[in-house]
Amino acid sequence: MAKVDIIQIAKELNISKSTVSRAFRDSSDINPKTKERILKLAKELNYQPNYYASNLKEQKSKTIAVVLPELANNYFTQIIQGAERVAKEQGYHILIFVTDDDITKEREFIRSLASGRVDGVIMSASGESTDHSYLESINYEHLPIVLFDRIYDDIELPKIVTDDYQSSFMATEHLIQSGCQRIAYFVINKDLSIGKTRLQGYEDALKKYKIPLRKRLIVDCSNSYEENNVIIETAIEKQKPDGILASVERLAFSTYYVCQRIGVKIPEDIKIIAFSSLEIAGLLQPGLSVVRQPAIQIGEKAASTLLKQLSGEELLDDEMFVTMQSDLVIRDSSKG
Amino acid sequence: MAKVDIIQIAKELNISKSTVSRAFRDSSDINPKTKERILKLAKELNYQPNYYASNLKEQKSKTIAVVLPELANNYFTQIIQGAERVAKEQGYHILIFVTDDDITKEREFIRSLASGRVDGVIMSASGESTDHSYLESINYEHLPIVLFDRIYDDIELPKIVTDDYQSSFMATEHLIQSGCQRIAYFVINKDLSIGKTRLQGYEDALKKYKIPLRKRLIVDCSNSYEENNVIIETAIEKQKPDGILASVERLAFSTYYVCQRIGVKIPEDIKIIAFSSLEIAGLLQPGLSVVRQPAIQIGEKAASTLLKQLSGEELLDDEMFVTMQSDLVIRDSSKG
DNA sequence: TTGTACGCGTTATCAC
DNA sequence: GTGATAACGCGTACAA
Repeated sequence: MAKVDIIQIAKELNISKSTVSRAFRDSSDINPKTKERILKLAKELNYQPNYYASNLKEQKSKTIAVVLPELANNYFTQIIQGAERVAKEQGYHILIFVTDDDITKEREFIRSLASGRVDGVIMSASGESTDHSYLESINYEHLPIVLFDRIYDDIELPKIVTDDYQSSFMATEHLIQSGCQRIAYFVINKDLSIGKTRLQGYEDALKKYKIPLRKRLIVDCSNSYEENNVIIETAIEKQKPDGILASVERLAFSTYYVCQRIGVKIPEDIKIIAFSSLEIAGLLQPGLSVVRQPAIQIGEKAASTLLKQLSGEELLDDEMFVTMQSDLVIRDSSKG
Repeated sequence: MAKVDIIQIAKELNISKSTVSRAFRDSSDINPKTKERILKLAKELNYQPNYYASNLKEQKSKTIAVVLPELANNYFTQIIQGAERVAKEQGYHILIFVTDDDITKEREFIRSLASGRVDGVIMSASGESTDHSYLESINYEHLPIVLFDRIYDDIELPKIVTDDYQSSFMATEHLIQSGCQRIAYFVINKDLSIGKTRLQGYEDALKKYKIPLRKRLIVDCSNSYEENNVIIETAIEKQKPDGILASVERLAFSTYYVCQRIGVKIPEDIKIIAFSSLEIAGLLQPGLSVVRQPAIQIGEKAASTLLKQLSGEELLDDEMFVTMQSDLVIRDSSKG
């Protein structure tokens, strides 16, 4: 079976292709009978309108791009879940782009998306807070973008974030109240907007309790699992922290493994709390205290904000910057 | 800035649009100088070739669809990871379709994809092993499909699976050797190919050890978290199993929670082992024994098999049905 | 109600 | 080396 197109159907029915075309569009007036004949034959022939021809004509793709730094992270896969759900409801589809934390790829992706391939983008940024000037040249009329989580502060785009500063402050405060004095902050890239904000919360909490800030306790980790094991083990042995705030979920997991291996007990020797949206954090040994970000809802919100723009509506002021509430869930890993 | 197209560039440079077009294609012969002028202006104007026009012309989209039953599952998000990596390497992109375990949606997706929107599909099936006749009408010349994990047995398509029967057998055997006599099998849909195969392994292992098969111990769970809690709690209290084989990761998690709540101890009272590709299964309390499926590799393999077809190569016989090895990882949850 | 003719933005095949 | 021109498949004024 060769691909069937509108013309073939037209020929077979001895009508013009415009009539056939009309049969598939709801509104147009067309004789119900001919319409039926057309639809019947179309079904028989297994006709599918050519996606690219339609889109070329319509200048719409009903597709949105989700640009993420990585996939090996619960948080981002939950984002996809949320975004996919909302998108599907409105007949949109999801195209995934993973930058591997590489701003160059991010730029290439966004550039190429300006080709009209997608109707809009939701993105969690990969770059440091600088070096995103490339976004200046994007025409947001043609390609609306919504940022979430890892945002670029100084770009005027709708943003969905969590109350990172507040959460970080509270988590640190909680560790202090559990008796910690040497609290380490584990982060992957402290120059990213998100690492920075959380760092600020951490620092301010220390300040409030008059605990000196020690630079050595701010531990810059890497994206490599193996490297992190070394970095974290070294940090624990050299800096002897009695509390850890992990700004990324998997740094907490690595810490668990390291502690298991070197015989450090959680929470007796070290208490730990992490930013994480893992549902089963409570099943860990010991149960992991977390700042639980509402990842799925963030994904939903980002998508629905984008879709609202795509539908032509103006965003209200309070939709331009949305803060979602995280929960502080205390479990055994940080008990005093 | 309005969208710039090839014609605009042509006008501005007083040349024809065909020349401009040539500047962007590698091979064509064109005066290096004009080419340079064109590229320079294109950059200035931020020109991006229209994706749909190109695709319409080329009949290629450099995009593959990933059709999945659900996203709320480590296994499938790892599949995406693997597929995305391979696809990206070859300049392909990933379009995500989630069927929510609904065969109707699956059918609609596949149908609509026949529009040429994607160059190929990798899919884990949602339907029961029957009722997939819709696939018969697909022209695989135009839309190659690779099945993985949850396959349709009787369709002639490339398939990537894990050694589910073998793994299930070994896992059950392990429970028996750990002293279990009343082993329950937790499954979500035992009519799906995958649930069936695993069930077979379970049954055969029981047979080998002359343990009677009790229908009540085969527990059909649901997709709802709340319902599962009830189902599982009831099963544990009524059927008093001393061992559990969970064919789906999250049934093990629910079991952990239920046991925690009703005071049943793992592994003293009940031993458990689950199909799961969760990296941190070892951090659970107690460490969860698993059949670890190489999810990322399966995703990679499915994608690379598809891409091979797309490149025009014939698949070898042994590429039409690939079995990937799962590992049996024994931890405390099933220790005797 | 239906058909004609053109445009969407590219690429490819010709001529020149 | 470059420029017309015809596809690709669909949707839609406009005319009939």
